[in-house]
Amino acid sequence: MQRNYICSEPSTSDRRPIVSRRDQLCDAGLDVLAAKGLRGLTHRAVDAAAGLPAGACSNVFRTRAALLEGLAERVFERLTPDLAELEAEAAAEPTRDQWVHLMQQLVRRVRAQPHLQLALLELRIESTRRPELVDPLTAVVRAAFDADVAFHERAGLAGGPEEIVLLHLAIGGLITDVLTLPDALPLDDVDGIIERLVDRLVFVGSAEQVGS
Amino acid sequence: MQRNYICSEPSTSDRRPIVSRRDQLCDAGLDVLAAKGLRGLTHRAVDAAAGLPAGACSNVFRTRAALLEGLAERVFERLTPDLAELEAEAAAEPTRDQWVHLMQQLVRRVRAQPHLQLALLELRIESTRRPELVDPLTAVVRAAFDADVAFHERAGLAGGPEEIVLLHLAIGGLITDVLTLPDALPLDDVDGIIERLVDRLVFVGSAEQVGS
DNA sequence: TTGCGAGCACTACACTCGTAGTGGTGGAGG
DNA sequence: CCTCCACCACTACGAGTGTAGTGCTCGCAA
Repeated sequence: MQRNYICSEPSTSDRRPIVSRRDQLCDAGLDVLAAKGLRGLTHRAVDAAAGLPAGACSNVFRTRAALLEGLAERVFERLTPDLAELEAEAAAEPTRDQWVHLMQQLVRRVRAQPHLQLALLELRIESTRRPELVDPLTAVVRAAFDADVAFHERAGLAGGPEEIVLLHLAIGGLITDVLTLPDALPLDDVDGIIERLVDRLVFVGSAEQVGS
Repeated sequence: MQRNYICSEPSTSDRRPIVSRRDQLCDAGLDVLAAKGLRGLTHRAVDAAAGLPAGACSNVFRTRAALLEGLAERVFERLTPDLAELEAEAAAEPTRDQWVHLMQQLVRRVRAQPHLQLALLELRIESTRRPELVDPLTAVVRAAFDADVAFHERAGLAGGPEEIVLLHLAIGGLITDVLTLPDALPLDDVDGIIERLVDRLVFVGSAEQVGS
């Protein structure tokens, strides 16, 4: 049952489109998860969301635990490539402005399509009660963190992983607040908030204030 | 149905201990919520957790929506007094060390008794789908924020609410990470992380580094 | 003391869910 | 061409859930 978290895909379409079927169901499941929550996430609801006949989800994921595990792995598959290409995109010459822009775009994308992040958040909470979810979800978060550390190192900036942790915590909190209770804190100028977070958490100790 | 979010308690035990009954059920409900998630939160489960006969919860909260709303309000009731007394405790002479200590104790308490925060997080996500939960939950978060702003102002520190927002986001992210995926990011030295967050997010612009 | 009504324990019922089983089908291997 | 088997659509069933109804009980007003 252990799946390889480092770019799986057993070979190039090893057999029948069973993978495609699995992914189709998982994507539908993630939509259901964001739309109706863990309570609304049932085999039949996933069938309906995927436009498949009743029982399809139940055939692939025999138990509910298996379905949740599948969703957790799918979150990793869908979120990690994003991070890789985002990093590659900014690989040219990392600057402070690049940092800010990167984070702003990240948050902007999350706000435009909140369902994946909401599903991830929900699965994170569920991992408190289902240990089998911890590994795939940890992989998601760690992949994002590692990408940022690499970016930081390539930029030749002062500080190390300890500084990036701070930024990650803050951006994570920002995303949670923006998605779940946008009116609780004064979050009108999200871009400005991100800018200040990057400056204060990442660019302290290195050259004073680069860029605008 | 609108409840007063500013220290309710209609009078001094206005009648029968109906309030007590309600609170008893809500507290049990919050425990269930943290232990089994929104999916495991059922009328009968709350009955069992409260040690009351079957139907007790169903009698007070006729529908599931009413139960969730009751839980959201109870979270506010239980979390806000904490903040008030915490603030009062540190009211003497606010310093940078007080800030750090305050946040460290907050996180320490959350880690020691995670069920309330987990329940709050779960309700926050649910508020995405149930608008009636937004108001009471927003009140919780805003109360904590306001307390911190007051603390900051009393300290006569530079900066204003904009700085506190940053700290709130970061601490919120820290709590989420510590509770849900403690091994994803390197969070061994939580106290040190908090210290750095306070220094960089709140004490920038004011007197350079006060205290140890 | 008597009557009343609020809150309570208990129950009923229709509905959905998780899970597993069954038969059919279509394509690959011999 | 035949055989076999993985995959799929469909169904069955017990358990649990949301919700509402029915009397009982006990403290207070008259």
